[in-house]
This record gives sequence, structure tokens and C-alpha cells, in this order.
Amino acid sequence: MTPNPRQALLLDEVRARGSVSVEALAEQFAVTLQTVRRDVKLLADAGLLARFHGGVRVASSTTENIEYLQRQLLNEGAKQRIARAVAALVPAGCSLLINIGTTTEAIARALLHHKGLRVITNNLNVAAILSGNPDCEVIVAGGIVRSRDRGIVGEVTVDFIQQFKVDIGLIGISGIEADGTLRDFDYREVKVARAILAHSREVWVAADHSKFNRPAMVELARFDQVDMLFTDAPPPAPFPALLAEAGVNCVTCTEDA
Amino acid sequence: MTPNPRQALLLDEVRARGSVSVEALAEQFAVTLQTVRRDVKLLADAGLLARFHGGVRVASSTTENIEYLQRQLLNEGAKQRIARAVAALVPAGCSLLINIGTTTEAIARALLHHKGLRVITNNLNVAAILSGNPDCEVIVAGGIVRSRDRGIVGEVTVDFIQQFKVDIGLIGISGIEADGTLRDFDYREVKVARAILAHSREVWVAADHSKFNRPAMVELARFDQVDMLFTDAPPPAPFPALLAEAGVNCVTCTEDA
DNA sequence: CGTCTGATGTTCGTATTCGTTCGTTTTTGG
DNA sequence: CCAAAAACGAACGAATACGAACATCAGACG
Repeated sequence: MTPNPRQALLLDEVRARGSVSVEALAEQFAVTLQTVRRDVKLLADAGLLARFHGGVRVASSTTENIEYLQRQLLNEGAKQRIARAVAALVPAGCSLLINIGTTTEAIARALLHHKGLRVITNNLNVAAILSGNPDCEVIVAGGIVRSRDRGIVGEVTVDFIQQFKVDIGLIGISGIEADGTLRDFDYREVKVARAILAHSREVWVAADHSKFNRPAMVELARFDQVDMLFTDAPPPAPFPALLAEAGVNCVTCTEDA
Repeated sequence: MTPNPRQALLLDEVRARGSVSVEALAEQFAVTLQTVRRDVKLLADAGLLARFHGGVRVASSTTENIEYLQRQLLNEGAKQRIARAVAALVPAGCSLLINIGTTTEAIARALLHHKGLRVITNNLNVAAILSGNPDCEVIVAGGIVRSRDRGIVGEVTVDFIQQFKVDIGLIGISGIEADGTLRDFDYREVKVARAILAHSREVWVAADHSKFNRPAMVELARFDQVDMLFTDAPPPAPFPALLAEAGVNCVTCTEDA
């Protein structure tokens, strides 16, 4: 027989939240744990989901890359709050450029039910997540896939992005230094990010509080190139002054928003 | 067929609500469960609805991922056998072009532990799967992502692929007709597949037995362009003769291999 | 008026799904 | 390294859904 609607919803749920416990799924669908396990086994056997002890996650994150998985779990709550805040401000029908980062992936999940978006990305995970939104045109940039985080980088990628001009450029960032510079570790990724900055009418940056004062090698941009900054806790000094001076609109999504 | 007015209303109802239980439909139209089942069977056989145990939902037009889920569960065993056979013949360190299809995804999983591969693909799932292999350089083609199966298609994609020349072009296929033509449903995907054919030194086709004599719209290639064909059951007549004539090396992976 | 045909209701045997229980495996915490 | 706790998977049974066969009824048609 054809797949159960519950199984389809389960798949959606996992894709929307990244990873869910068996227990949470059982409660949500009002069935026993055993039934959830049966559904989950079916979907996992088909390669649509990946199981782990205690729960299940999207198959696209089935990497053996421990480091990346850890990063993904880090500050999960904060990322989701930031993602919701960003999604709330993205109007229907606009065009976006989204780059690499665990935060931007959370944002992609939060955009799953937006209408009429056009998204260009160099992040394989973002593309996979948003392809689940039938009302969203997803364009993926070509190039070499980094196994570390499934980002797409390289000369070709930059060239590809330069064909477009979008409403909002949405970038995650590795570090924000006290001199008002946004920085990242990989210069290839920085090249892509710069291309995104140059081809967006507005630039939004998403960064949880751990990124402030975190050193990173390659300079990506300065505050005055940024229009909005989303974070989960008030930035420490001297950032508020710097942000104000540069005219950055800073959105802080605290715990109880 | 004479479209019963009740059946038309039933169809409307299901489309409006996404999915409805048989019981609810019986109550709504004041008929017995059995009658609803008869209607539902009729409409499902006509491909207008999809049934599941306990109810019915809209056919995959609105929720396309369901259809994909179904396809992925279909012939799972056969796909895995084919995938293993293909993987066994792929030498270490070679370059591959892999296109869209559930079978090619199974192949990607079977290639997870190969060494030194270089893979170019227009399939987001293949790219995601193989990015888990640290010993594999994955290059993804840029372009528009089809939400249906996460394939990447479009002019840009074709251009992108034409930059390369690889050892093996690996393509999945929708239908193989008795006149020796390989066919697919989407002409955009066919354009990509043709580019792959043209830029591979060798062409391998993977197709489970259900693809033989399955009609599809757009001609992709002819047997004489193919070097190897992988399938899970001996091809019916007249295919063996055609394959031999065209010089195609046919690998059959039967149940107990 | 009788019969035929097609649609619907009824009954019953079969198949599927889901919850429960219990033994096994994995994880965790000392 | 061992033991407790949690999670998993297999097996069984109850509830439910399904489909086939047969009965019933209404309208068509000679």
C-alpha cells in the first residue's frame, strides 16, 4: 500500500526541525513509540532519513563529520530563535542569496512555508531543505562540494553568483571582531560571501552571541556593508556603539521572545 | 467512463482537504463504506487519487514528494543489487558524471567507500550522499532545483557539465522502448543527460526491469551510444538481441547473486 | 408486465495496522 | 569495567480496514 500520511508528515517534521526524538514524534502523532519506530525504519531504509539512538534526523546530514554535527547541535535553541526572527522579516515573493553556515540552515527550515521565494545558495543543505518547499524556486550554485559542511566553493561558484542581483543577501559568519570586521576561516568561502554582498540590495547577517570577539583569519566585510544583524543575546561592548555608528539595525532574539 | 456526480464531488472533497478517511467520506455522502471504497478504487486506478490504509489523499500533483517517496521505496532490493554491481566495476580514482534518479542515488551510497573518485552530478541527493566520502571530490552542477526529486536542470546545468570530460557517465533512465531508445519524461533532464553522454568516455546505464517497455516521452539516447547496461532481471525479448547488436555489455544482477 | 442491468447494501473471510509485552542491545554513569 | 537505564526490535493479539460474493432495489426496455 502507499505510504501513510503520517509517514509523510513525519518526514516533513524531521526536515523542518533537523532532528527529532522518537518520543517527541510519538507524542506529536499520538501513537506509541513502537509505531514511530516502524515508520522511521521504513523511511530510513529508503534513505530518506537517518536514525540515531533515540531519534532521527534528516538524511542530508548523514555525514560522518563529527565536528560538523557538533557545531550543528551547538546553540541549537539560539539558532532557532534567530531563524524565526529572520523568517518573520522575509517578505513573501522576494529573492534571497544564502550562504554556508549552520545558522543559515536553521533559517532555511524556518522559510519552509514562505510563499513565492527565489533562493540562490552555495549551501547544499540549504538547497536540500528548501527544495521541500514547493512554493520556492531554488537555484544552487555549481562548484566543488566541501565535505566538511557541504558548502559549495570555488571560482565557478563566484562566477555563478555574479549573474544575479537579489533583494536580500543572507550570510552566516564565523567571527565578528571588535574592529567592526566580519571574518571567516576559509578564504574560498569568503570569496563567495563577498560575491553575495556585492549582488544583494540588502545584506543581513546572522550570528549567535558566541561569534562576538571570536577571531577568524580572513576578513569578509565591515559593518558599514551590513544592513541588519540578527543575534540571540545583546552584543557586548564595544559592539553596540560600532553597530549604531555603522547604521546596522540589530535584532536581538532573547530567550523568551 | 461515466463520471458519477458523487465521484466528482468526492474528488473535489479530497482535493480540498488533502486527505480524507473513508469513513468521513461515507458519512458525508450518506453511503456505505463499501460504496466509498468502490468509488475510491475507481478514481485511484485512474490515477486521480492515491489510497492509503484508512483513507485517500490527493494524487501526487500537489504533494510531489510523496510520489518521490513511493518511487524510492519501489524495487528497493533491486536497486541495491544494481548499485552493488555498478560499484564493483567502478575503479578507484576514476572520474564520474552521475545524473538524476533513485537508482543513481543507490549507486552513490554504494560508492561511499571508494577511494579517490571525482564525481560531477546534477543530483542534489547524490552530491549530499557522496559528500560523506572524504576520499571523493564532489562537484555539483549549478542550476534550478526541481523540488520533485532534487534534480538540477536548466541551460546553466548543461553548460556547466560541458566543461568536463570524464571516464564514466552513469545515467538512470525512465523508460527503455522496444525500438532500442532510452527515454525520459522531462526534456530538461534529457538535455542534461545528453550532455553527460557527450562528455563521457564510457556510458553506463542503470535501469531495473520495470523500465523495459515503459513508455516515456522524450528520446534520450539509443543503445549504440551505451557501453554497459545494469539491470536486476533478464531483459524480455526483443531486448537481448538489440543489446547484442548494439554491442552493449549487459550485467544482470539476479536475486541471489 | 416481466426481465434485465447497473448501482448499492450486507455479510463474511482476509489483510493490515497498531498497541502491548518481553528479551536484547546500546548508552550512560559510577 | 560493570551495572542500571534507556532504547530497540520481535512476537503476539485486538481492532480495524479491505475486498469478494451475494442480495436487493430502481429504472430501462421489450
